[in-house]
Amino acid sequence: MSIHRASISDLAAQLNLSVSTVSRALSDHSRISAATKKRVWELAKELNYQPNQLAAALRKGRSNTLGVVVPHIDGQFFALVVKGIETIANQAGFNVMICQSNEDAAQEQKNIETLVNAQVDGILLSLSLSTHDYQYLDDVRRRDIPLVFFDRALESTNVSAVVLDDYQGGYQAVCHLIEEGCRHIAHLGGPQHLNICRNRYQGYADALAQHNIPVDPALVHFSDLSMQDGRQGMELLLSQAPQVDAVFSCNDLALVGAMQIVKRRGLRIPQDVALAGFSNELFDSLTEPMLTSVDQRCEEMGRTAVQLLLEMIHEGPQKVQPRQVVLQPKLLVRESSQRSVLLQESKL
Amino acid sequence: MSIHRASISDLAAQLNLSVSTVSRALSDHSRISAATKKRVWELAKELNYQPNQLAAALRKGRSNTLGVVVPHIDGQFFALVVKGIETIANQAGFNVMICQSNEDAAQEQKNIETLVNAQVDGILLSLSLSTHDYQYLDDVRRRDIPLVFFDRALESTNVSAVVLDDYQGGYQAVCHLIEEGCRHIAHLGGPQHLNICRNRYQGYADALAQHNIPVDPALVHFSDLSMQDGRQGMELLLSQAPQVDAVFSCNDLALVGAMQIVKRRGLRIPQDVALAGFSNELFDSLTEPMLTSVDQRCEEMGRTAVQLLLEMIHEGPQKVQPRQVVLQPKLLVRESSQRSVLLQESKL
DNA sequence: TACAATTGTGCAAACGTTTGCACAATTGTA
DNA sequence: TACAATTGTGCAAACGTTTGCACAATTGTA
Repeated sequence: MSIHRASISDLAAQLNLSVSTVSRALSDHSRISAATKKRVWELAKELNYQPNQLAAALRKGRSNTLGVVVPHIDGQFFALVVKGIETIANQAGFNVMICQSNEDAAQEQKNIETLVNAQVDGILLSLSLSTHDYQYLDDVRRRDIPLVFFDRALESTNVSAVVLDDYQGGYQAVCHLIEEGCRHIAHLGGPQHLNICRNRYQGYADALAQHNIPVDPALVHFSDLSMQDGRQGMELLLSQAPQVDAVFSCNDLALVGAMQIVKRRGLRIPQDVALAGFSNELFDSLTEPMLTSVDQRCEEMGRTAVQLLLEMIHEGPQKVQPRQVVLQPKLLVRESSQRSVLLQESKL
Repeated sequence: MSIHRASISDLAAQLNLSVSTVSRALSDHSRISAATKKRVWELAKELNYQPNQLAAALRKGRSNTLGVVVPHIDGQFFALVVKGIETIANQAGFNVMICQSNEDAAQEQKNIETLVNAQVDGILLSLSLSTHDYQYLDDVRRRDIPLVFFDRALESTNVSAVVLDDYQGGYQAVCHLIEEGCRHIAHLGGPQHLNICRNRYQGYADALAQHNIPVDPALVHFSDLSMQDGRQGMELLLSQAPQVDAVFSCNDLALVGAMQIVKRRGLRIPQDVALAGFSNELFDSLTEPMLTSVDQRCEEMGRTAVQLLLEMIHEGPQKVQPRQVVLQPKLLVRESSQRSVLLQESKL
């Protein structure tokens, strides 16, 4: 027995009112008498009336739904960002539709189309690595659908974006290593055509320069940052430059690889070699020693992106100046880099 | 200049046809002439016509959207399940709306309401740990909205569900340890009021029984399975029952804790103590040694759940008999339990 | 040649809301 | 008392589709 869902006209019929009056009563319109509102609200409750969002959306031209496109949903980073997005969006009464591009530009374009057709009120987008043609975004812009990038943004465009200050992250991590007494700090760098990797490297280099430590090319190793890459990189570093007393890695996975080699060589962490990475992965606290890492403020990134988007939705996309929000990363110091504490202890 | 989106009536006007004919042409209706179809399709392409899903949904009473409620989206397990859900749903032309209950029964209920109001065509639900009152699901059933549980299901109800055979997982893991020559196999168990933990334990116990090994209470330790719990449990086990030569843990986090203690005591893994866990977490391949673990078939769980749901949507929820699909887990053998290989090697 | 079946198209209603406008009834003001 | 302003409600159109029914034109059949 499939029960007929109560609609506004059902309420109207039972109360001998017009649908317009019921609709206005439900939305607490000022021109509806208190008595009428009371009757409507009571019956609505009794019949468990739930407004048909689809109909309202069609009429109002707003669906109360936000679209999100991420490269992939598994993996810690985007899952946390999505969590942040969800939280704020739901608070503001918006539903969230999530799509994955799987790092594929064509899929990304299809996702966007789907979202546009579903009449979402705004789109949050983190570009796939394979996206090089941004033409299709014109469609979004032409339709005046608010759009905000997060994490992976298009630099040159006048679209709002929320990104992390990767430079600062690298800078902070390396300053910390220097403060802990390290002087021969190596870097496991990522592909330099990616902004984030370039910026982290720049932070590394500038932190050294700031402290009058020259950047030694023998201490820098670029790779794709797999764990295997980390192992190989560390092998190389230790053989080419045995004086190395710290490693700053562009990600945590490669750092784990490096850690394994350091341990295998019988070197102590952090006394002989201090380690710091980037991303604050879950496993950083599971290793021995626990790994120092730069936190990317994932949830905050999601929250901020939604807030920007909601602003655009409420004010109208034309009214709001495109803004680039740059989040400050947070260095989380753990065992793998805390030399000074150990030194003090040993002095006692 | 916000561009007016082309609608069916725009096409109709330009082609001197009625909207009904255009609508039928677009959906390739058999009664529309080939010539007309061609004209319609060409203009549709030219004007970049995209159907308004909202309007179609309203008229057809189907939104082509599926709702998903998970306890949380961060953490590997549900993220992968959601990935599986997304993949199949998108293939079938459905959008996906994702909500998090944050393990809170009240939030879960709100999520369901939201999805129902958004007129989703079906709901995939994994219950929050705090959900004890299932009354509110009646609403879903009364409205004949197809519903499928995944992972965390209500056992007693006649609702379709996709779950993992946790018993088999435990059984397989322990059989494997026995085959590797272990005879004093300990168990780090989880809260026994949870199905999954109870079943995994039962699998452990039965595997031992099957091989004529008595279950020794001194070798079983129950906890909440944090890493800290794993450490404490292992300490206890090693002191109370030093003969222990293997550990099967109900999750991987506790197993990492246990591993740390084993290493700290100077025992070799797997020669002195073999280790096997449950969940196949990402970090299992990052530890030294890499950890043997039972894979939960996350993506397949998501895919299967959607398939069940789509079946119900297409056949009508009444027609389809509720089914419980029990997925078989997959034991992934890694270094932490591969004793026999090492033995053979040492013999050579 | 006469009628039946098929082909191709259009009318109009419907899905469930929201909202501009109209208008009657009431209240307030000079 | 006469009119203006306010209050409370309803009519009807609109959002963009889909679809049952009708009907004219064409084709097929006996």
